[in-house]
Amino acid sequence: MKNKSTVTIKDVAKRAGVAASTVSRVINNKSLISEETREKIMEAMRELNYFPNSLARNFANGNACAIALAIDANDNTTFSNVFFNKSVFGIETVAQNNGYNILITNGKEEKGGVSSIEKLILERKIDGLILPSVMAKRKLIKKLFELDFPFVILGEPENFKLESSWVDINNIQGGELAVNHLIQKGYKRIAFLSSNPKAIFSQNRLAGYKQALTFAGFDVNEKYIASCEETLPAGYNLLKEVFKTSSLPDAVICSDNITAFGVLRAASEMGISVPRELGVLSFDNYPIAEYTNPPLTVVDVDTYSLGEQAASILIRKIEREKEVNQQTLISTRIISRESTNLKGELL
Amino acid sequence: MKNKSTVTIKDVAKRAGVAASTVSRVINNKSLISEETREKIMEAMRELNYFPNSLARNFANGNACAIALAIDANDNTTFSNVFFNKSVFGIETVAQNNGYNILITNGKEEKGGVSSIEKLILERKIDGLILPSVMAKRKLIKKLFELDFPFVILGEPENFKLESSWVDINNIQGGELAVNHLIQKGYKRIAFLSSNPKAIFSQNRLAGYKQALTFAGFDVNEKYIASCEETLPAGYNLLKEVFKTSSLPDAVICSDNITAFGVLRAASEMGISVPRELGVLSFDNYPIAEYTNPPLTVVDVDTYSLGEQAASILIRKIEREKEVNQQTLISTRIISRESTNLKGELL
DNA sequence: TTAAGTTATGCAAACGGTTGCATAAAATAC
DNA sequence: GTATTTTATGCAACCGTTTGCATAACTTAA
Repeated sequence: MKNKSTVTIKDVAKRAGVAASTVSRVINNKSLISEETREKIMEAMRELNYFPNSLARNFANGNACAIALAIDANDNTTFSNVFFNKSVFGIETVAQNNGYNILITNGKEEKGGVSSIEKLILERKIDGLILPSVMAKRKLIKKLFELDFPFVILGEPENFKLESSWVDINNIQGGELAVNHLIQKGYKRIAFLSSNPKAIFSQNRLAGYKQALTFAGFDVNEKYIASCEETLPAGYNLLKEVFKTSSLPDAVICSDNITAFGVLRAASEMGISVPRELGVLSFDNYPIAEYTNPPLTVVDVDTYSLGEQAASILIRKIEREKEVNQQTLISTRIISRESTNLKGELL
Repeated sequence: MKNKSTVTIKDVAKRAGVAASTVSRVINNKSLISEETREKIMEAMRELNYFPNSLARNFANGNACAIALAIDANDNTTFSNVFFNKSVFGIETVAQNNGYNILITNGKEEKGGVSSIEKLILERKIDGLILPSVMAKRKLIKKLFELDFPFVILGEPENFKLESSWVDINNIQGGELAVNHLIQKGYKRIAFLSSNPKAIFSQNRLAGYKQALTFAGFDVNEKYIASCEETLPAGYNLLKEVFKTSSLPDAVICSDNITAFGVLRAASEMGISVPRELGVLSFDNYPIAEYTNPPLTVVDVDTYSLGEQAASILIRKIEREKEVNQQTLISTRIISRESTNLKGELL
């Protein structure tokens, strides 16, 4: 951009016949300014098409007016998809409304053993950080505490769960909703499948499942709970495994979408009719879930709100000096589709 | 962060017994510095754990060292998914290697009728812009030209195609590959379905389809080309429509994933066996394509490279004064899966 | 040995805002 | 009418780097 026309605050001041500091105060709504002067200055700014140079402002103020959103370059399934996308919009909206820019970074180590995140902090390029839980490793969190740097974790973390602020969807409640929905639809023997049993979200979904079953007076049958640690054959193999039990389940809850797709496929190959012989319900409302055969009933998670929450908690942390940590859970809801429509009701 | 320990370049200078300007020159590898002095300074920086304050640097240099990536908040299907995710990583990597941060923004209007993008530019928060083609509206592009602001469009744009730099995947070549693959697999009557016929990518894919058919000595049968402008029932209805023709196709190319899912579903309902009676091939390698029933053969697009290209062209534009525009196309490749395996070969 | 050229470093102004302090002007109190 | 408070504005220092210019120290050429 050669167009460094660079109309500065001084030009505006001269034009309006006031001091630069007065212009600054108008821009920032600081202290009292007479209506007359304010009008003159606004006029001058308009005439000169003045925009404050944020490089100078940030420098003078000593804050970057920016927050970083870390993204995990290794993980392009779980996080990068639905979960991530919409929460970015939530984060972005809140950030923008509060005058913050959002800056993305992978957490990779750079030359010199400093991670890109740490570098951003030390170079003062950001005022706060939103960190997906998969990236919330011990070492990094400790560093953040040490620097007393504001951050919020997106998703329940494994480490420092109580000492840090985080937001997540309410996976336990989601598990309960799933069970209740299936029971209400008339299913009686409900299985739970997961391709990622160690993940906290899976564990919580499972916990909700067990709780709701118990509460509804059903037994928790361990044979109905299956998981494998590879993503690829998930669902497909899991379903076959569960179907080895003597008393077959009549519905399955899948902790993630990939599992659900595997299940649908296995069911189709095994000649099991969905939803008549098997109800299928999955977490995470991928757009594609609407187009499967049959369309999937899902636990929908409002990741937009998740992002909004994360950003607003972070900004509060940045702006008020010290703030207590908080953990926020966003409720889920069921989107009922054909895959759990046991009785053939009109949807 | 209360820890405003703020060790500045002056502290380093004092410690090393030199002037601040000398330290600055070491940091920036400017002009000649004696090995001895350099060593002393490096030592001092290490001892004091000094990191240059980038707010001050950016201010002094007059550039933000940042590029914006615009994301379209309205479009959460086409762009936000696969296409977007991986290209972000490509952009991020190149940006980081060149010392640029990447900043995301939706292009929404803010108060005062200035779009968030324009605001970033006028406030000097960014040095360049990567703009998805869906957001490359006339008005904005004109503004960018007017400001002489460096930008690169992600995806072939409708407007100012020749006057601007853009990168895209080679959709024509992709269409050709798709046809050739199907022919090679033994299919003879190939249809083309699209849920978004007006989109340039669809048109190009269709053009490649026609070209390859002609080149291979097949007729282009207009009855085999179908499209609708709604996303929802795409594929499903399209397939049924195409199947109304007297001579049925034995393979379909879907210009997008949603269409492909609809096709698979319709085929299953209509009792048409895939791939025996109908080959199905889709563009865009969504992770889910591996788990459909049967797994989908896809035209894979290397969006990571796309991002890399976009970023490096942009950075060249920023750093070298005036640069000619360039249009870059990234080749695609086929990932062959069961859905086009007519002869039951081992995959 | 001195002049001319080279190399390494320091000095100080500049970048464009913000803000504490000082003060003039206006309003209120007595 | 003067003293006091309030309100509105200006002055100038400062934020931490960068960089043009000046110069000291050292080489090389004669």
